[in-house]
Amino acid sequence: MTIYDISEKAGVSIATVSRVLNGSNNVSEKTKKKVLDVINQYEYTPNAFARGLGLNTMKTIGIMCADSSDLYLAKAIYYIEQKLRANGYDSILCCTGYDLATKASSMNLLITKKVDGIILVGSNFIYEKEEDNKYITDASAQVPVMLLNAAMDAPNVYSVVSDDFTSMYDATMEMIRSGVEDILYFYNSTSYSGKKKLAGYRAAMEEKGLLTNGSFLQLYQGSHEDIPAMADQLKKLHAKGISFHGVIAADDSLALGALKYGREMGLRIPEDLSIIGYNNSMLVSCCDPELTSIDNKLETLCQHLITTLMGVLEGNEMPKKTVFSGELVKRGTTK
Amino acid sequence: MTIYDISEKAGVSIATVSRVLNGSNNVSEKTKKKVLDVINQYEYTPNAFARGLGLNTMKTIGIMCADSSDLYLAKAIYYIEQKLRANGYDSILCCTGYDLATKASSMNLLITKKVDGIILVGSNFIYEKEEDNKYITDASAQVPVMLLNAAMDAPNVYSVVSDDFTSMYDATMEMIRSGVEDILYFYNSTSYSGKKKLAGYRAAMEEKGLLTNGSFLQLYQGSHEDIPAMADQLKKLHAKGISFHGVIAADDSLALGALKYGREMGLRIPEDLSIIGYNNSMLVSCCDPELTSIDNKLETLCQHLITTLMGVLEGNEMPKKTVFSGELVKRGTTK
DNA sequence: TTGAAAGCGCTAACAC
DNA sequence: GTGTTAGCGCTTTCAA
Repeated sequence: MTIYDISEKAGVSIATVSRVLNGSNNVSEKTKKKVLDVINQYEYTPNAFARGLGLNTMKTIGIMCADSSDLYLAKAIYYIEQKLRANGYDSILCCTGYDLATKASSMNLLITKKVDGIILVGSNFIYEKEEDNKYITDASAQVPVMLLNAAMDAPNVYSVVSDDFTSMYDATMEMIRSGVEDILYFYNSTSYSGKKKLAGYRAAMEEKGLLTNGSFLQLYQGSHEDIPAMADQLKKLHAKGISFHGVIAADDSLALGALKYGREMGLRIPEDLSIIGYNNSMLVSCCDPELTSIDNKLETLCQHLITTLMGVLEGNEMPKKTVFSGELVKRGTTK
Repeated sequence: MTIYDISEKAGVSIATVSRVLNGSNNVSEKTKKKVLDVINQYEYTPNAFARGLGLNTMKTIGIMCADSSDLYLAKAIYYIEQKLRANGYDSILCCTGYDLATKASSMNLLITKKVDGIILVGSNFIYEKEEDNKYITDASAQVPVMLLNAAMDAPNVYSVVSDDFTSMYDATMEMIRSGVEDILYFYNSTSYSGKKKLAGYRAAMEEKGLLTNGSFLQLYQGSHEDIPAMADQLKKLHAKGISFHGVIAADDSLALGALKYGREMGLRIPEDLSIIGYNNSMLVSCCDPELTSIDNKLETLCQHLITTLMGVLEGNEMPKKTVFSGELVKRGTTK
């Protein structure tokens, strides 16, 4: 069933059918109804390819994320996908993994598919070396690129980020204020946002004269789902004689690892060990005591990101970078 | 850059370029190289719309899931998306929510986009009433429809499921064998797979003559992320005077809710309360003690689903329904 | 082994 | 308010 069939059955030209299809005003109510009737009768739907060929847009946005099974990223995808649809756009999802080459080729693939824009979810898409970010600027030459929780200054690239530095700074300050001074920083990523978080912790510790040598920075490199491995890492640290009464984690799962460590060592929480997590995910309430965590307002970020993208696609001038504040949500793992 | 530009620069016709592009044999090595050189030089990539117009396929599979922020579904999506890409297919993701009308319209949208197949992730897409499943058979008239963890007997619909009945039956038997007889069944879904699970529990209880009135079946209807609410529901039950020493949950998050309940009531786990979860997700290890749970081999299911889909798309005869066995993974919440 | 040309189904500029 | 027609970029016969 094509537009020709419809035009024939309705006794009009294909142009008229097309006008009806696209909601043009220049059609009389009578013919409009006539055409619509035929369309409904035959359950006709226009061919998206043909439409795309002419318009060179498919009303589709490419979403890239490293790993959709990561709680935080999954949630972001959920929000983004919904809000896109509300705006009449579809989404193609690409789970790229953490390898640069794969990211670059996924990007190309999306461009090939003629997406109207690309959203990079998570900060791991931005690299230290400028040349490693070339795949992004290459893409942004074709379509707008949106970064969620990452930032990059380049034409046609827009960033929406949570103020991780301040969130971490505030959280650290709060813990110090509560009387804990030997605070371990437990993290798993040195991405854009990872660095901001770390810097926030350092700034607070330094300000209070508590910054010691590197052993209070613990980088975890295992699977983001393997809580026991996280706990083990802290246990090894303890065995080495390094003691701490506070843990600030860059992710809720790491905080759970710290909690598990505390339990296994027979520590009282939060008296012997205070813990703060990050993301305020569902994980905060699945443990005992419940986790104090930083809420970085993911839904707000996503909403703003989509609003910005829609603005860009309509040709409006939009802010290149937007920063939202996080919020510390206190629960049982802090005093 | 179009095929015309390339043909001009290479000094051949567009047909020859097209042949090179599509790996036809009927091109001399010399012209092939000539064309390839130009293509590489200009970083030309064919326009997917134009190609799709002629071929009427975009090498794209539609994935529908109710909620990509659900741990289990997110993981499934991750596997599926990766395996599709490995087969040269892209995916369009639609998070439909749990409303039938939205599901149906998402389905239409995917058909409109000319996807080559549709994968329904999760059992909530199948309804009791046959007429409510019409949107599936409508779609399967156009493209193959794959069901993950749901089953339906219709032309061009293929099902890959975990044997939830047996898994639950075995788990229940195991708990009874360990000496626990007052076992509460805690569930949140009456979907296809939800029913199978429930039936497994019932069958085991009945066989042992332990089936009592309905109060041992607890349906939770809140958010899948709200562990405290799950615990509360059990607390209310307890307050009503209903006692139980075992909980079998249809999902790990519900099991965590039971665990939280146990803690708050001061029960020893597993001595006073045994708990078994379902899915063997990352949640099993984030609590203390760790959760005994049923592994339903999600990655295997996904792999098989994709293999089947690829077979169908190639025109091969493929199995309409495949069933895999789950496995009880014992941890600290059971004796 | 190669080229010419006819679609694929739609949109939009232009003519009436 | 409606119709005619020229593309959009590619694949695929059919001829040569």
